[in-house]
Amino acid sequence: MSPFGGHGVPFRRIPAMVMPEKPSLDGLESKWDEWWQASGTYRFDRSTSRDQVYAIDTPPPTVSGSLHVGHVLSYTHTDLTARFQRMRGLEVFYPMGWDDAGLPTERRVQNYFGVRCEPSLPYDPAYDYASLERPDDREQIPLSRKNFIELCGRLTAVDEKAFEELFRHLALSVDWDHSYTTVGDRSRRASQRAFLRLLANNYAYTAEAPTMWDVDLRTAVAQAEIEDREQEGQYHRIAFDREDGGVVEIETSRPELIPACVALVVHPTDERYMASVGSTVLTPLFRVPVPVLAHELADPEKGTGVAMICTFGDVTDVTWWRELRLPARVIMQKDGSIGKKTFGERGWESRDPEAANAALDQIAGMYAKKARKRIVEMLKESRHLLGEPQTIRHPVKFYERGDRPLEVISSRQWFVRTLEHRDDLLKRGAELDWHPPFMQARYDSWVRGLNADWCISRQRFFGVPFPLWYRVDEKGNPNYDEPLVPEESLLPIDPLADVPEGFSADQRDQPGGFTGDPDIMDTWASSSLTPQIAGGWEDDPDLFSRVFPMDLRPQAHEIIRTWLFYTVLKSQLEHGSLPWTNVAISGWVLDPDRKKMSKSKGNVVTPLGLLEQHGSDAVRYWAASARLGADATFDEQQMKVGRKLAIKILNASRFTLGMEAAPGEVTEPLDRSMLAALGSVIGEATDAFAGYDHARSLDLTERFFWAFTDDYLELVKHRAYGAHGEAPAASAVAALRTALDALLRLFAPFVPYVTEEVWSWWRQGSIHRAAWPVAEDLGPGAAQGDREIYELGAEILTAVRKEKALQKVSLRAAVDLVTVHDVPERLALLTHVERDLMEAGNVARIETVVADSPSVITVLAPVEG
RNA sequence: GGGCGCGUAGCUCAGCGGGAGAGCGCUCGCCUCACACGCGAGAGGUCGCAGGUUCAAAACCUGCCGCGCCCACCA
Repeated sequence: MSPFGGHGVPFRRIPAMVMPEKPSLDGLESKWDEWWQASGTYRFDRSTSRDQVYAIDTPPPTVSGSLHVGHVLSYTHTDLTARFQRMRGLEVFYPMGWDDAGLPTERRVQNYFGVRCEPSLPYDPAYDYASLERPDDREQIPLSRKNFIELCGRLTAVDEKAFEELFRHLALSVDWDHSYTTVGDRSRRASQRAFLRLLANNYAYTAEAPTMWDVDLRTAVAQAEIEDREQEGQYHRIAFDREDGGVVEIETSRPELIPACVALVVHPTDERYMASVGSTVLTPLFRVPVPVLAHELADPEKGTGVAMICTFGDVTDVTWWRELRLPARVIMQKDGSIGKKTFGERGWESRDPEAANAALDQIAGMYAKKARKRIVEMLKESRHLLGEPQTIRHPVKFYERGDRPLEVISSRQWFVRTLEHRDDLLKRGAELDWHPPFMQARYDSWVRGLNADWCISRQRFFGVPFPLWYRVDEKGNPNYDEPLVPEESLLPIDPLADVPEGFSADQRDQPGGFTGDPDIMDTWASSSLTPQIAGGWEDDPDLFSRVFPMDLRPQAHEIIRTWLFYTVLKSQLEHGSLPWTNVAISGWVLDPDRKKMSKSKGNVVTPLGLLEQHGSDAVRYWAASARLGADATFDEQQMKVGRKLAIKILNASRFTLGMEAAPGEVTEPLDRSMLAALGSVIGEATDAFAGYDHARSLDLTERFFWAFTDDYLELVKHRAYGAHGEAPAASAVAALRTALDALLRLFAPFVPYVTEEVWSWWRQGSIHRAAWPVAEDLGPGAAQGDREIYELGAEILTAVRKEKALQKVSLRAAVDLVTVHDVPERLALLTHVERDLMEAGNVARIETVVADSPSVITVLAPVEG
């Protein structure tokens, strides 16, 4: 027999309806997941007005990776809030995105199909992708960009299906009708449109400028993708000869850049070098005359106090170069090797060009590390190297996924103005509600530390191309100052395949013709538009007006400087507003050794395995116990506790709903007392949840619930069975059901499966569309309840149990006499629980003694026979 | 180098100006008519260290120590 009754009952009927004899968690997950999907429980009602909508900017997971426990943690956190807000009556817009753009997908598709992206190829709409299966060791087949993107879509569709299944299993209350991919048309259209608007508003510009450059990927990278790595290096003390005799000593860790030296610099107030400022020195080996200049950024404490300015050793060099208006002598090439230059020519003046060229020949073609070694030998021979190099450890900039240090290389790139918006961006950051608040410090320190505009162009092939062409003049030079832009309605376009209006295809790359921009955008240029993409910006204005700006951005803290920052930036520049009002930052999952869990460390815990082993409600319980912003320890014990809770909810509910007496008015003081206590729990749990503190909400509810089953249920069950007559029984049954009804709803966001199951036994519709409880639900009796009665009853019951435990007898063991010592006010309340206590503890008599402090003495009855 | 967070029972954590707490684990008991996937009870802590403020400090201030993270102009 299926839980549906086995006779083809229509899907939309609630599946259970009947309380089972022996409730179990088995089968609940697939049953309810199916029903939720079929009945559209989480479907977004797009007729709702903006003020009744709660919109979530879901993070699109990278589909070419795999989901790990960290996803389970953070996506559960988001779902908790989604469910809470939905129950509070808001229409929740909870879409799902799939990040299938970017390098990971590119690599995966390359390897999986044995292909590569070749943007210059024309699109073949009839390409037979099936022919690509089984790549073996044949050569990589080149594909046009559009074909490559289609192929990515084919592969990632499979991944997306698997991800969706896991997320559904985890009970994410996502509306699956609202999903998007970052490589899809909508995303590319939005990215290109956003770029064109930046361009139109002069927020984007192109420039030939020094930027951070990865010599392996051979592309520019943005500041946000750079990380410092502590590396070993060496300080070399090197003498520059003064033309008027004497030397100026500098220290550098990059002597191979001496041929690129354009000046020396000292701090303007540095007494030691004041006399040298304005003089000319000759670079060692190359004998290039360079000036000694003064600038505030020179640090008298570092090295000798004199720094060598090269074009370009680091970003400080760029600053000096720009502010001191120095010439450029670039020797570093895009592949990271030293280039060949001719000293003696214009811009490469030397007092001894022959020697200079000979010296450069020694290192030309070498990569930095090798060139350094060679030049140090040469400096040693020429006696310009003073003393032995000193080994140091210093931070070196790397592309976050790169293997070799970044170089600063001048190239033409597209930039988005960020520096001039710094103050606005800081203001927006302050307007956001951060959960937890201290995470704002990460954002602030990042924005304050910005030192360059956002370089958004990448010299890669797979990604969203710039929707631009450039006119080519008669000499064959592109005119970058006046790019040709397409109509927005034509987006997305590929400038390497599509032809600009007014030109024909055969004019491509011809003098007097046009050329397409060869670059693609930084992946963050698309990712920073997730609220717009999910919300239907320009594509679906009606939807967009109902969901934007959104209410919540959930995300991890390590991408505050990228995803969060760029999203705020884009929204500011396009809409002049924040993209959302709240940000919820989940922590990482740490393994028991306190290290971040990751598959690279060998901590292979698959989420699906966890869900199957412990149950989704149990795993969610673990995730829900971790607060936002705090790293969570991977703790299967906690999942077992969650499972116990789910089972307890089943059993307590069955018991409560199985009472035969009809519920009546809640008249008994103990019942009212319990409901009064529940009323304040509802208040506190609601406040906590509304403040994004789901862990506290759960803790409060759970604490109440366990006491409810241990004490209240025990105290009233005999009365509920009718031990004291009909009215007292009716009061107990009513109070039990009222409490259960509210507790189930308080628990619903945390353990959606088991609460839905119990709800179906006696209520209509989905609990996840039911109203979040309020104290008024508990009826007038609760308002009149005195919470101390419940507390007193529980305390005395505990004291009686304790005596039985100490005597090692059954909890059903008969008690002759219980003497309650307490203050008069509390003793006065005892009458309200006396009879329930006698039943629950199997107590024959209760006596009271007035005392200064409470204590209970229990006398067990002698065992019969 | 600057910043943020965290250091409370064996473990995971809550508490954040007036009783040192919860769950798990451990020990001991209990087949009590919802649940043995259960129930009850117990043991267990100089609240990282040192100063200070206060009638009162785990909580507030200062300084250190340890752990994690974020940021930082590589001379």
